[in-house]
Amino acid sequence: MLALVVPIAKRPKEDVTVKLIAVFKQLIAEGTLEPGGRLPAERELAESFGVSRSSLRQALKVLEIMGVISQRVGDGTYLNKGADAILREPMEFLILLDGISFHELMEARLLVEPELAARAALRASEEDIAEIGRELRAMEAAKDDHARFVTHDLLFHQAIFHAAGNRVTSLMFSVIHKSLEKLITITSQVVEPDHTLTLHRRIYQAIRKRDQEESRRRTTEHLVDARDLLTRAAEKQSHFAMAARIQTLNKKAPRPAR
Amino acid sequence: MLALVVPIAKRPKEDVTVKLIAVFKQLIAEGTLEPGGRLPAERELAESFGVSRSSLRQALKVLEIMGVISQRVGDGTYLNKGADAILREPMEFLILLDGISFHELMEARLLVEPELAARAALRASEEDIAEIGRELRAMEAAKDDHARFVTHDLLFHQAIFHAAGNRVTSLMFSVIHKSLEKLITITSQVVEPDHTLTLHRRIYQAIRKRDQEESRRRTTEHLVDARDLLTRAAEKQSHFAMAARIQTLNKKAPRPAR
DNA sequence: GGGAAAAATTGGTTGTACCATTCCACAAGG
DNA sequence: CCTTGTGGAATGGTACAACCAATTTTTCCC
Repeated sequence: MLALVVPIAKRPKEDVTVKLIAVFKQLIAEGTLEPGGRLPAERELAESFGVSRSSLRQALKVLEIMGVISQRVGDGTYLNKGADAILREPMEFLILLDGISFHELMEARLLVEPELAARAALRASEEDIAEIGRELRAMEAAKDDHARFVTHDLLFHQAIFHAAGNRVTSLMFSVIHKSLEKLITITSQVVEPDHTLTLHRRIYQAIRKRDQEESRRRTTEHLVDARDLLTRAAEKQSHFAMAARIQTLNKKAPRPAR
Repeated sequence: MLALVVPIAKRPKEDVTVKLIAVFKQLIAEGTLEPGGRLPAERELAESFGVSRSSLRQALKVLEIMGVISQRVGDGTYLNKGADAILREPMEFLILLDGISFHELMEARLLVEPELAARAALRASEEDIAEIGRELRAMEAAKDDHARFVTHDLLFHQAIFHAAGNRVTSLMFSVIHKSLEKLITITSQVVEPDHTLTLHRRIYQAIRKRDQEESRRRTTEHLVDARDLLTRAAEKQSHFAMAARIQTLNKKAPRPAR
C-alpha cells in the first residue's frame, strides 16, 4: 500500500483549496478517513479547518468530481470505496486538450491489451475464465441489442484485464473503453455480430488453453480489425459529434477572451 | 480529433457546478475556447452563465486542479495548452483509495513498457533515438546526483514512450513514473549507478539497432531488476511515509464521522 | 520620455442568508 | 405493540455582498 503521498509542502503560496485537498489526501492516507465512512458536515469541517465553507466546498467539489467522495443533500458526505470513475473526467479533458483521436485510443489498446491477454492466459483463475466466458455468452444473447452487445463486449475485455491481475492497467484501459463506447456502438450496427463473436471466441479459447502466445495474437487480430472499422466509422460519423448539444444554463455565451 | 464529448444531459438534477463543467467541456470541444486563450473574468462569466460566482469558482477550481486551466490573481484565467499533469492528482487518489502498492505500479510498467520499447524500435525517428541517447548521457553525467540521475532515468523511459508514438500510453505511464519517482530516488542511493546505466544502455542500443525483440527483452530485464529493488526498498522504507508531515491549516483535526 | 504613484482589474477568501432534500424522532392511530 | 405520518433538525446547494492581495493598466509629475 502506497503512502509516500504528501509532498510535504510547497513554498509558493498555495490556495486554501489546494491545501485542503492535500489535507484530505493525508487523512485518507493515514486512515483517519475510511472508505465508505461519513465525513463531518461541511459547516463543522470548515470550522475545524479554520476556513470558510466556500473554500471547503471548492475542495470537496474537486474530490467529488474526481470520484473520491460522494455528497448527498440532506444526508452527508461519504468517502467512496473504490474509485473506478476517478480517471474518467480527467481523461475526457485530456482527449480534448491534446486532440487525441479515436484512432490513437485504439492504438493504445493495441499496444497493451495483447500483453494483458497473454498475462491473463498465464494467471487467470478458474473463476476469472468463467467470468470471461459469461461475458462471451452475454454477447451472444444480445446479438440484436447493439448497446447491450457493446457493453458486454467491453466487459469481456475488462474481465480479461481482471484476470491479468493488475488493477492499474485495468482501471486505465477501462477508462479508454468508456471513451470509445459510443463510437463502438455506432460501428456495431454495421458489423455482423457473428464476426465480432468469432474473434472474441478465439481469444477466450486461447486464454482457456493457457496459450499465452495465441492469446496475444488473437487479441491483436481482433483489435486491428476493430481499429480499422472504428477509424472508418469515425470519419463518416464525425458530423455526429457536431450534432451533439448540451443544455446551457443561459442564452448568453461567454466571451472567450478580450 | 475527438468530439463525442458531451453525453447530452443527465435527467437527475445535476449541480450547477457539474453543468458548468460540461459547458466548459463543450466550449473547448467546439473551439470557442482556444488553448492558451484567456477566459473572461470570473464576475463576467458568472453573470453570463447566470450563476453565482461561488458556483462558477467551484467549477473553475475543478478544472484548475485537473490542469485544464490556470488562474493567476490580478491577471486572469487561461486555458492550458497541453495537459500533461491532468492525470496526476486523480492518479494519486486512485492509488490511495484502491490501496495500490508500488509493486503493482511496477507490474504495470512491466506489462506495458517492453511493448512500447519494441514499438519504439520499429517507429523511432532519428531524432527520437538521439533524444533517448541524450537522456542516457545525462544520466551518466549525473552519477553523483541521485535526484537528477533519477529524473533523467525517467526521462529516458519517457523518450522511449515518445518514440513509440502513442500519446495515450505515454501520458498514462508518465504519471506512473511521477508516482514512483520518490521511491526510485531513495532506492538509487543504494544501487551502483553503473549497474543501472548498463541496463539502460542495452535498451538504447537495442532500439538503435531497430531490434524489436531485443528491445522488449532488455526492457523487461531492466524493469524486473528495478521492481525487485523497489519492492525491497519499499518494505524497509515504509516508515519513511509515516514521517511525512503536512502543513495543516489548523490545530484541530476534523472528526471523521459521528 | 521616463518613472513612480494611483487606480482599476482580477482571482482568493470570508460570511451570511436562504432553499430543497433527507433523515429522524416522536406522536397519533390502528 | 406495531405502523404510519408529520414536523423539526441537519445537510448539501446556491446566491450575494464585501473585502483582501497580487497584478496590470493608467495617470501624472519631473
